[in-house]
Amino acid sequence: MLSAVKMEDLPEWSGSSYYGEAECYSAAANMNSMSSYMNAPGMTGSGHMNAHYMNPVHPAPVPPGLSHPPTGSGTGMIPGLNSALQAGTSTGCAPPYGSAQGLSSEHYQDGSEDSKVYRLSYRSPVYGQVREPKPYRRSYTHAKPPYSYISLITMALQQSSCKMLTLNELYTWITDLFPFYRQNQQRWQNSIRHSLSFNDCFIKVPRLPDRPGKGSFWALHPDSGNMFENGCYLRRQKRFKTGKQQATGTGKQQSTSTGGKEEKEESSGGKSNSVTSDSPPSLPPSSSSPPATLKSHQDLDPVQQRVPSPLVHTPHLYPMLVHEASHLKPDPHPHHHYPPHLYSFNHPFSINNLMNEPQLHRLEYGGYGGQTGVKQGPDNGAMPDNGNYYRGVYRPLMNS
DNA sequence: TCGTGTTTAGGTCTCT
DNA sequence: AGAGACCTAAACACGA
Repeated sequence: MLSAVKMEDLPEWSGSSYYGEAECYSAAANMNSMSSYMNAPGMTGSGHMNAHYMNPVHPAPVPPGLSHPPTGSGTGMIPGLNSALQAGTSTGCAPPYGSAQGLSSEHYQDGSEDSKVYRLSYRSPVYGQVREPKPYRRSYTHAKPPYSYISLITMALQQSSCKMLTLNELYTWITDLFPFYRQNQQRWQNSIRHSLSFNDCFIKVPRLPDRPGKGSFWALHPDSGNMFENGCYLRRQKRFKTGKQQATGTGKQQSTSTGGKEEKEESSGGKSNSVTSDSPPSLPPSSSSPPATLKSHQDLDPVQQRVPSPLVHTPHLYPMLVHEASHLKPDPHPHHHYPPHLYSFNHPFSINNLMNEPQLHRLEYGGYGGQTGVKQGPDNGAMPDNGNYYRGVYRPLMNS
């Protein structure tokens, strides 16, 4: 059974801590609600479908510049949305839905500017009836989403139509979707940068000379395709690593305090369930020009593990290649017979649900640390009482 | 100057 | 308990 989530140790995120008893959503109710949307016809696994555009209960946020919720579906394929979103983006591609233009605070249903008060309408988990919208107040800004930074980056990149974003666009996507990250920006942005540099699953795509600007684009490594199985963006089972470091000892650094352990593992060949790309798949014939085809990490710059020169000069092709390669990862659950682009998004914590249910989702996380809530650190940061930011994280029970 | 990117270091937590 | 994933802080270099 997919989408089963252990809830008993998730008091904060499941939304009980910040509610009075009368206004608590049970975890089951939340999950039912989420599942109901996931299971809706045409919704399951559609990574580019947006429920809001069809959902009378949770109307779609209307990006500025659009007088009506756009019709159609697909990131980068929403009629009228792309043109509205493309302006001002570094890539010239539509940013991921949920970026500043799409999910800023002015879209919150109560219209509050500080994004701290929500008004939620919802379906009764028991009767499936639509209740009257009921005002809920929640201070969710101290609630840290259960997604790791790697997850957030991956989600943002996958949601962008070009499959690559600048650092600043990543920041924007994260802060717009998770108000938690509107505070202590120096802290988490440093972590984002660290994650981008440290993790092999992210590769840097240089800017074209005719598109000057600050910073490079970041994209997912073509072989990193399925780091988060079933689209569950919580904790990876295995870190993605290229096989290059083994041979050359160069590339993205691996020898940090934790890297030593990783080197040890790599030298022993890793584990069988590793998502390393020791045997990278080859791309099928592509409409892309052959020289620009990024077959695997072997085509990356041997020194820097970066995009090789052909792609440096054709970065506009690279996202397509990334997208194409992302379909090549072996299905970890072949018996499911999900198309790769579907099984990547059918989990309750998939970006699909996140993007489809922004209001609902935002309501559901209350932070970590159990019933006592999060404490206000000296920097107003969101640290649990015991400083344990892992406590209370959802535990997905996959295939159970 | 500031944003970006890399690297090191040390810590917590989960999983086996 | 050990290994691994992840978080945070910080120093440093580089370029717009």
